[in-house]
Amino acid sequence: MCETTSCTHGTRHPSLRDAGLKRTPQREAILAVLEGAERPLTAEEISGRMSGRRPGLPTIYRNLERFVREGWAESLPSPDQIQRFVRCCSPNPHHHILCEGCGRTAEIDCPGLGSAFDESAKAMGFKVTRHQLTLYGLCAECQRGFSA
Amino acid sequence: MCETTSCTHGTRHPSLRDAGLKRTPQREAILAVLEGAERPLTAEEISGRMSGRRPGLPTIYRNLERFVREGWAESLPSPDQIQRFVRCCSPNPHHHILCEGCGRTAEIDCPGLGSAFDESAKAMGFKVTRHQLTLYGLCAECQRGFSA
DNA sequence: TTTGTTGCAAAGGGTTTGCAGGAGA
DNA sequence: TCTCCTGCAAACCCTTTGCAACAAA
Repeated sequence: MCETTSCTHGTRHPSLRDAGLKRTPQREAILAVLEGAERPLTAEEISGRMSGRRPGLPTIYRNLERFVREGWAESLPSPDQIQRFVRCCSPNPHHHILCEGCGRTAEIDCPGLGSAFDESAKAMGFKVTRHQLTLYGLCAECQRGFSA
Repeated sequence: MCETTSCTHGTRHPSLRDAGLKRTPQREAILAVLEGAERPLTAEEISGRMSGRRPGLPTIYRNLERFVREGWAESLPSPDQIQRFVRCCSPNPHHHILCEGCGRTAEIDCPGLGSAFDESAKAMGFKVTRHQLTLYGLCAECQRGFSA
């Protein structure tokens, strides 16, 4: 069962073995931090959240790259040009919703974009094959906080 | 009338004056390159497309920042973490559609995301305030190319 | 003349690379 | 044992900053 804080899906995470990756303490630590994260984390932040002997940044980057390639994590675009990573719970196509109050994220299944976009695109001669969407807003908790 | 290659809108571009910016050859050159571009350009690419005495990268970055702030250009997120800029024709909320064949972009008005997303978000307690969307696909020309 | 801009050089800082030593299977 | 992984240091390179000279208004 998925235990990621912000995860609302019930998918089981694939094991390192399944992907042909060796199981190392560093890898497990990185995954653990990502799974316990309430918001997208930079490589530096991931390092900062580790206890004891922490792996170097190069190791973190190298592993994150693997995880992204395996579909276990995702790098979210952010305006400051610093990569931020989130653990993906669902292997299905999905998007992320990001709380602008506390930074928390959640996944949202992609129900398809709807015909309005398809038609605009078609009118320009474009054929849409995929899309990248990030929603921004306020989570339940922050909504309460701001109205109080 | 807007003369940007990929622009399908009829909006007139605001002048530098209107934004309280001085009119310098460097600025006009940057805007001209952006307007003639068929795809999002990095600062370096913008420099490369200039003839004669070209401004330094710092000048280009400084001006791009202004243009983005004024809503004249936009920095599109890209996987390689290098900023790519496009000239915005429409001041209205819009998204970009990007051809994966030739890199060409076009703007698509945002008709709203549709209720499916709103409902998913609401189910999680989120209130959506804004979103960032990029569509990927093939433009008319590239569709012909690939089927030929 | 006043104020905003540019140019140049240098610094900043996130990310990647090379390579030798070390740990997993 | 063999292969993959990590650590360290250094390189990379896009982007920003400082400051003096310069140009637009």
